[in-house]
Amino acid sequence: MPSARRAYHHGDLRNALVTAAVRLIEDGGTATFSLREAARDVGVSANAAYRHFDDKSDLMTAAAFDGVGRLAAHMRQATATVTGRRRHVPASVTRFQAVGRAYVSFALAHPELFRLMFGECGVCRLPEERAGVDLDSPWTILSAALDALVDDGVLPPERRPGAELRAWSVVHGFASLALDGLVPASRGDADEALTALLDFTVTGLCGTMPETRRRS
Amino acid sequence: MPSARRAYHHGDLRNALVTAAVRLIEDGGTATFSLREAARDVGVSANAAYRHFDDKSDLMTAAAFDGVGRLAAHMRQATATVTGRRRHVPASVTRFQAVGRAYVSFALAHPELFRLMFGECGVCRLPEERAGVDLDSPWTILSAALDALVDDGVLPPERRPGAELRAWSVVHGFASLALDGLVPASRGDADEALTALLDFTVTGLCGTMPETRRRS
DNA sequence: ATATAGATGTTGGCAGTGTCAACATGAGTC
DNA sequence: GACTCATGTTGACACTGCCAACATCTATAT
Repeated sequence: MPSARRAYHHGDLRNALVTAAVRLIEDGGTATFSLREAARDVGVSANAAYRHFDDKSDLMTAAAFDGVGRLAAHMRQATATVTGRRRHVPASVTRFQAVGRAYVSFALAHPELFRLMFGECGVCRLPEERAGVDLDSPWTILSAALDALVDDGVLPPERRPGAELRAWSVVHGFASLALDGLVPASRGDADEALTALLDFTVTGLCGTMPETRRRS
Repeated sequence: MPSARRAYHHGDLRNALVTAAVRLIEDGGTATFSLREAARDVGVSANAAYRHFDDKSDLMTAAAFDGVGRLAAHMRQATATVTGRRRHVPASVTRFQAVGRAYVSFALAHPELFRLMFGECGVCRLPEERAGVDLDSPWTILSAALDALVDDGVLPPERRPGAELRAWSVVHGFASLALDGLVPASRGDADEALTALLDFTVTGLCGTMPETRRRS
């Protein structure tokens, strides 16, 4: 029983340490994060962490994996509750853009965690890496949204291969640059820039901006 | 005379420290980088650095600025020596894509430095920040390439505003993901993916993929 | 039930770090 | 030549990651 509460000395130290690490990194950044403080927060000796993690960086990698899970959850929820469909824009496009919007909003809401996930500890490798996560991983969610574009006749099948990488590059770059303050300061401008970016993405993927009117 | 050699105790410690920091970070990463080691490398006491930098992170920021200069130089050189123009593709498009290719190749050649530049020490803020750098900054080079697209009649003027941010997002995201190992492993595949990405970018920016044949 | 084994957590310690305070040294100015 | 100030040095402190040795608790076999 790995997740039984207080079953053992601590119960489930590994998860507790990961949770503490995520919290500490989210407010404080990766630079000031220390394994000792995480252990202190959990109320355990510093060296106890070494029973569950090889390294400080191993702990941070685990925290990054946790972040990937949260990102995936955020994206899934955003796609499930797509609200406000634009006129003359196919529903699959709106859903696809909602995925990208969710990705960016997660990065802005959890900047330090996001930086950890893609920064030093290269955690988000190809989807095959961890079977337990990939069903729900950001990559898979993005793939599904792209498949829907093809099914909807909006994305030509011959343009489908490699589309994940292109789409991901756009939103990932935008999120990273936004975290570095390269996006227009005011929130309204940033949102406008993001909207333009997502239309740009659809146009680039499909070869032109699709409109429902044309097809009916 | 700030850059006279051995004019003073050391001569020009600040630059020496920045150079050492860049070298140490390039092979070793930001995680293991230490201010003391940089000082040791220069042959100076650790605290001497504090006469030139507020902080360890101030030193790293200076190193990041140095990296931005190198990136700009790399991009400028790449645009100056555009080789091999594709058939049916306007020259301005080829040059624009060369800028993006240079950006990515720099990131791949100097991964740790690149991560530093856009990672923790947000150094690459809006171009107005440092007057001395911006004439030559990556942003300005990109702007010029986009202006050329407009002048060439390839990018419609009404699509020009905000194009820097969109274009930058694409290549920056791709570079970041490549550094994290999310791009096809073999070098040929990666290059193919990059080519597809750059065509995708032009299509998205212009609204369609421009061909010279159509215009003549 | 009890002994044994292995997993889990603790204490002590070491080398290394960022940074502060106090001190030393040299260049430029009246 | 004395004064001033920038520059560099030494010493110290709290903190860090991590190793070794020791303690404690669970689980399993007899």
